Amino acid sequence: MTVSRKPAPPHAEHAPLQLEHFLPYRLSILSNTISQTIADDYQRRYDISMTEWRVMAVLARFHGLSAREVAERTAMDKVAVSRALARLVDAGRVDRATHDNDKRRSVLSLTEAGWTMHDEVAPMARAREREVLARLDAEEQAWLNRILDKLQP
Amino acid sequence: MTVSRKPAPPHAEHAPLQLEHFLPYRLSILSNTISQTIADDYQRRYDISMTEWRVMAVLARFHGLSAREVAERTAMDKVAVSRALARLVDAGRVDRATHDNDKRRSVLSLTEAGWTMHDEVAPMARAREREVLARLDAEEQAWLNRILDKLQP
DNA sequence: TCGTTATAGTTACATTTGAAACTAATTGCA
DNA sequence: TGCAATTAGTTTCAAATGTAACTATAACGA
Repeated sequence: MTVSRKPAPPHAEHAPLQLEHFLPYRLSILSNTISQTIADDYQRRYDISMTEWRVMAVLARFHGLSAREVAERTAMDKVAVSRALARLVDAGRVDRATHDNDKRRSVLSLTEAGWTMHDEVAPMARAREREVLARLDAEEQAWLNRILDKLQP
Repeated sequence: MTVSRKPAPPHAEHAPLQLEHFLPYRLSILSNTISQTIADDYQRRYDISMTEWRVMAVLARFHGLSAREVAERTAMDKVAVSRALARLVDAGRVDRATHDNDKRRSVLSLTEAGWTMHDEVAPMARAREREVLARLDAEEQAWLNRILDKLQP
């Protein structure tokens, strides 16, 4: 059973965070909102998760990657990539071959069906990005780019 | 059994996303990195999740909130808040009373122990924020604030 | 005032995610 | 060589999360 405790009276010395001005919090809300908006687009139409789409986007850009390389490029961990690939291969969107000189490695690429889907989703994603950026003027957009470059880990 | 499909040869007309210049992707990586760095700080020291810490931060700032109000302020859904509160009350960090005029509502506040923890974690979080912002000069910081204000949903 | 509808919060179940252990293949070096 | 250490990827099990259904209380309108 959980015991009810007395609340402690708040005092001025506590200095709580003001979340509405706290950078990590604001970034988190903004990022989640934007990513979810894009995800809604393709999740409604295709049965695919955000992680799967990210894997596809990377495979569209770079050809013949291994699973580990996909993990590096998506900043996802290898277990997540392994699972996403299992579903994508199963759904016929990704082809998985074995590397000639290293039988541990997979050699990944989009299938016809994968490319077809990619070619529908990518423009939608770009359109959403434009919608967000449209709320900024050209000068602000330039600063945002510069700031993200400097903050990028 | 999963069937291996032939890869489709990539063609120029596909126009893949360049993730490294794609705003939603960059924001997501940045936000996750920052939030995780802060979370590492308090998860090592206290046994508390990111959602629990967010609830505590809101309760430090606003007194006597109900669970629903916490959900609104944290942009979390009510089930997540309910679960976080269950753990926090159990751990003696949050006090939960019942509203005088509405027995459905809880009236939430930090306990002594909750405040003690808050007063150690909040400065660490602020320090991490400062570390991030230190990579920007004053002008860039001002633009970042302005940009986030405009993008905030 | 009684019955319908709405709200606060919790519980149950299914799905997702993460960490660690595992298999298989490769590398490196004694 | 041949054996220990590394690497690629998967599986397993536990914890976290989301959705829907549920309980209890309150509000509202005929």
